[in-house]
Amino acid sequence: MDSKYTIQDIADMAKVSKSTVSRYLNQGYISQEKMDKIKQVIKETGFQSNFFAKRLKMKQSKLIGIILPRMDSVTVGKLLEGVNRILEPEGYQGLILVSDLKKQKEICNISNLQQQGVDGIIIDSLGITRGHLQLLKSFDIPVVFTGQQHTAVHYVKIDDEGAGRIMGAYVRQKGHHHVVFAGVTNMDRAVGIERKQGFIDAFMENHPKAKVDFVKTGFSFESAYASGSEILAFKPTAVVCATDNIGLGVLRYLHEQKIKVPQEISVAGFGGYAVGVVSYPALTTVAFDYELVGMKTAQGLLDLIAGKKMESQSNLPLSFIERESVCGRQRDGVDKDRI
Amino acid sequence: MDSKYTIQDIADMAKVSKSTVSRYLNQGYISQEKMDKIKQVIKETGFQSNFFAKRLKMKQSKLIGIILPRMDSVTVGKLLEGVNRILEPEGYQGLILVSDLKKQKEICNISNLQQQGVDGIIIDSLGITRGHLQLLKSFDIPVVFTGQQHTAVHYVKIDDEGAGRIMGAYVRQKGHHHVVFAGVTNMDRAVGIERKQGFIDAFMENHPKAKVDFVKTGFSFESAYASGSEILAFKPTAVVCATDNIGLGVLRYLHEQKIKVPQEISVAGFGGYAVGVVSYPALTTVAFDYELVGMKTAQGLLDLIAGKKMESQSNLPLSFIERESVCGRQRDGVDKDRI
DNA sequence: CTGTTAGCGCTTTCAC
DNA sequence: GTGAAAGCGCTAACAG
Repeated sequence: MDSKYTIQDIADMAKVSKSTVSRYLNQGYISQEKMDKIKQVIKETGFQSNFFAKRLKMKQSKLIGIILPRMDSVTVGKLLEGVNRILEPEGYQGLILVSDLKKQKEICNISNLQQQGVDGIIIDSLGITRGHLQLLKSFDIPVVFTGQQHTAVHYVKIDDEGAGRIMGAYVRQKGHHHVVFAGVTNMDRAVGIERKQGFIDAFMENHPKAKVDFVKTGFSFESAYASGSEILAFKPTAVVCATDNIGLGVLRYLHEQKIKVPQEISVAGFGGYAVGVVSYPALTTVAFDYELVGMKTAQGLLDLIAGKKMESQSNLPLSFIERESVCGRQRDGVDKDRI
Repeated sequence: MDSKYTIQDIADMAKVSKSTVSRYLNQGYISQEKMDKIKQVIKETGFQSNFFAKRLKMKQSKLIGIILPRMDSVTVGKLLEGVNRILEPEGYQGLILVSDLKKQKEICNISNLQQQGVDGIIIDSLGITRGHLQLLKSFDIPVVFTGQQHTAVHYVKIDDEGAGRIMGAYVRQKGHHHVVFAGVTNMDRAVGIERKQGFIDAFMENHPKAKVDFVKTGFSFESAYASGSEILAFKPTAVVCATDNIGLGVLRYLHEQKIKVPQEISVAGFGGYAVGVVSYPALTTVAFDYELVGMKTAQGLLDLIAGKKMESQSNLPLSFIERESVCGRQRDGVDKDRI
């Protein structure tokens, strides 16, 4: 199978010792003469040093474990792109494990990775449970979370609450009083609680007529679409969706019901995915820069690995993208009747 | 750093020998008594056997290298999802490397992975060059390509040509004579040549009035959008886009130009991404099942690793999704004037 | 500058 | 059944 040369073979062929070859491969500190000879032999043989033997000695794998809730998501892709941008130049590689949206599996993956001897772990978490904390306590390799936050761990995440607030202030300023928040389970703290609460807080503040109804839906376009009638039943003037995906599903439902957006109902989302712009109307949203999140997360982890401190943060810059799906309401009190 | 227990520690604590512990960890063949003792000690210590030492002996890494053109793409996500579905139950893990859309980097990644001692490699390729073939010849670890095909390698891919044909036949049957094919560079054989040629062949066959103009664009929504005016300049009755993404960009351009789709111009794409359904109008497309591609690719690789043969294939099932963006043309010869 | 010598932690004959 | 011993391929003192 593995008809590869070892460092010993190279040494023999170049008529030097193993260590000289090893030195050639690592620090240097050898004569030009032997250096040339070794270089030549290596060229000829196509020698590659054995990864596992090397790692066994080095106590460093140059591997970073990355735990993801799923693979086929735009945000995950962006995140990975950012992580990779930082890891690669430093010679680190990512070992990716998928949790299939299950917290339990996320925990299994952690111990799994730890066993493989990765130098650090990045977790795009579904929720940080007691199980996570306990497991993390039992070993000392650096871990950085994203997606969720918790005081007991390092994390880098978008400012879900702040994003909610921006949207709350905007929708309110547009003159809406009655909105449906199409959100997700509060098992997901970041999206299900922080983002929603930020919205509600900003929307309700000094706003006596304000009313927010909540409809729980899933993360998928399909489940959002399926929640369409339930949302409509509340007769809101606007529906704020916890993610762009949900917004797109709602938009589709409304379109099929021949309800004009934004004239009859306004719709907004969170995420800022490029696809938001192709819908009709284009989706107004708060955009997150997941690539930046990935970069910050990876950088934080690298700092930790290097023995430095890292600051957790949940205040990454947000950008509000006003497109076409939300419009103003001039008069008060008649919103419900307009539907 | 790594204050972990070794097999020796466990042996001492359990008052047995290293080898007994090793046996416990592997085949078995030890007395119940010692077995219990060892099990207990392992529980207490939280011992995890060293991955690298194990791999060094075993000559098997249980690692599969996966080379991807980029991370933030829906198709890549789906593919990975499928690959993972096969690999995981078999105890394999994926080591992912990204080529940033550069063929040269793809090649670097191959040798990189090979050096790490992966058991096999999956390449979602940008194009199989002589460089690839040469490198692959120099070592003997199993490799399966997807995305592109070549007689000298193993591959599993979607039927690009067949997809093109389906679309060609459809557009033609809808009564269109003059279409613009908004495609990509022919450096990408699969999408740039096979898919396009399939379309042209089916569209032109026994179709004297047929005319296909070609506009080259990039893979991104933005670049497709930017090609809008160039496409329009040909005054086609339909524009067939090499990917859904391109279709979405064109749709957006047309929308902003107040050109009605499909009444004035029909638009179609390839891919079948879920997002195609949120555009307005929803995009008619040929859908690929990338998750299935991922599964077949991974299974093929596993077969190769097990010493079995695998059949390359480029005939994975396709499904045509007729949505709203293409409509029929009744009369001949006046198409251009209608614009 | 270079070769010799120990292991890294694990698996695996090979005797007992 | 179990332990002793011999490495897997590499790096890192340690002498020279």
